[in-house]
Amino acid sequence: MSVRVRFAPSPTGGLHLGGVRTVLYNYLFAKHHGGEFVLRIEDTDQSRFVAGAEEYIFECLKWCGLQPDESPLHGGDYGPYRQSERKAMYRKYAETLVTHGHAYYAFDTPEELDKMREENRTEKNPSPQYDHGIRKKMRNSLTLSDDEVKDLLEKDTRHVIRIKMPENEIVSLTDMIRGEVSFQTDLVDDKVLLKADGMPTYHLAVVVDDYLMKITHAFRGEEWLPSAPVHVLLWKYLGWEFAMPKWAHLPLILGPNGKLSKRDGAKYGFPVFAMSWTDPKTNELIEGFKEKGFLPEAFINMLAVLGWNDGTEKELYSMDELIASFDMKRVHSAGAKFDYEKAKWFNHEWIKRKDVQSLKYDVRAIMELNGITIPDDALLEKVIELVKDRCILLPDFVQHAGFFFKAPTTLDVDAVKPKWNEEKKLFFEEFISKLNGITNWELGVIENEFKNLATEKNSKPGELQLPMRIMLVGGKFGPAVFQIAELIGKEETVTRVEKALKEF
RNA sequence: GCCGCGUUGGUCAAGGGGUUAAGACGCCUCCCUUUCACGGAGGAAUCACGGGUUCGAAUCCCGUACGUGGUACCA
Repeated sequence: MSVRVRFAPSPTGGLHLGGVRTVLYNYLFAKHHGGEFVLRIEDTDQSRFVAGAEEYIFECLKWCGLQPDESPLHGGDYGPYRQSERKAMYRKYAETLVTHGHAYYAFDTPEELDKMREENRTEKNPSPQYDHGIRKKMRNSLTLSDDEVKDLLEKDTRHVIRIKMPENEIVSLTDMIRGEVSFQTDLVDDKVLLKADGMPTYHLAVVVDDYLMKITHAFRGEEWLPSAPVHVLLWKYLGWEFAMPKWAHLPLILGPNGKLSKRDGAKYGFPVFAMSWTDPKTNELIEGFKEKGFLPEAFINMLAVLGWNDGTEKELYSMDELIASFDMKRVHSAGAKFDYEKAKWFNHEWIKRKDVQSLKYDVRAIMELNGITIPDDALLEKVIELVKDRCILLPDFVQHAGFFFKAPTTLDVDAVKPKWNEEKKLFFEEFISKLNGITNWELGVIENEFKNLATEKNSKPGELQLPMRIMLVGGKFGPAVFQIAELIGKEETVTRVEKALKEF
């Protein structure tokens, strides 16, 4: 089976969770079957187009590891890949539909449409549609005489082309996730196919593009299901029924209170975009998963299993593993509520499972961003190995690894004070000289000196360890104290103890 | 309003006529650790409701409720 699958983002805003998951499922399905993944840009609505949004989408996909085989960037045999650049080819198909009686010219002005909606609006029908009943009362090539239509067309009158929905038919399609879905054509309106500016609407464009680009499977969000009958009819009316792709309408991703909106990020304190996005209207910067400190592997893993599982207990998947086991039929039909806690768990697991070498670059970057310079690469590697178990998000490395490179600026004095006394102070003063005497600076030696001195002084080593920790790291966290001492070196250890002694 | 889609613990979910109804996140308890974690052992918590069909229903059918999407010259 040859498989070609497409994702069609519109450059109008940030790439949110639902969008990334749609690309992901498209991608996984294509790769699972050894097929191609095509990226087509839906930019037919000039008024909503946002400068820079297209590049932003490419970057997000790159970060996620979802590179298309064909796109405006990568080329291929089926370009152009932007609908605005394919404008010329749509009109021809729309007119074919008109000549075959499956579509018609409509000359109604926006004002006339408003008037129609207002006049027909009732309590029982709050949003009247331009449908088989209404079209008989409007100004279109169905109601006007041929001469009038010809005249209007010759005068270049603004008009659209609408599909002529059949009366009293049932259109059904097989959805790979939901099975058979049927619609009554009477209840679907005469959707505009070609807009007055000559641009196609989504309905015409998907069908034409999918046919011309030889798309075999069309996967998109559930919000498209209600207009699917229009698409099915178009495939039939254009004479391409034999080539119609297999459909799958993916479930929605929901927020804590219903549909996940772009605002929810600010509201609930978690990101909704793959990468940060600046809203051009408000100029507000909305942080993305990347900037929050997520690993792309974790982000993708989390998204993949939000609405899909392979039937086993496995939850942690690499991209290759996802490709190997992905099956569209096992995608849930119900929407899933996004759980940020679980998302963080995935990231924690991925930080733990990734090796030091592949973590190094990101950790260094986040440290430098926080003013911590790392002179010693070998030390960084040891430190990462030591602390990665306790880091959930990348920025956690700042707290858990920062003190290896930079002395703590504040000490949690309150944690020590209640049990602090002259005896302990003397212990540490003596310990400093012991430390200075150590010639082979290693873990076991340091620990032995500490314990021996404690026994000598008749105190419990355990009680002295907490103050020691606070002196070295500033707070109640981090790996074993003597391990820290070993890594930061003799000089630094002594300096930190001396400095802390003055503060206690 | 109408149409579509959906409904298994707080969340993600397995299971699709007979199960003690898996597992994961989160929460709680204990062990490990005189820090924070990791790790280990336990625990609380679920089939939306009402009718059928059946010896037997979370599972099949019909209603209801609720959620969600569509109802644009937006995608």
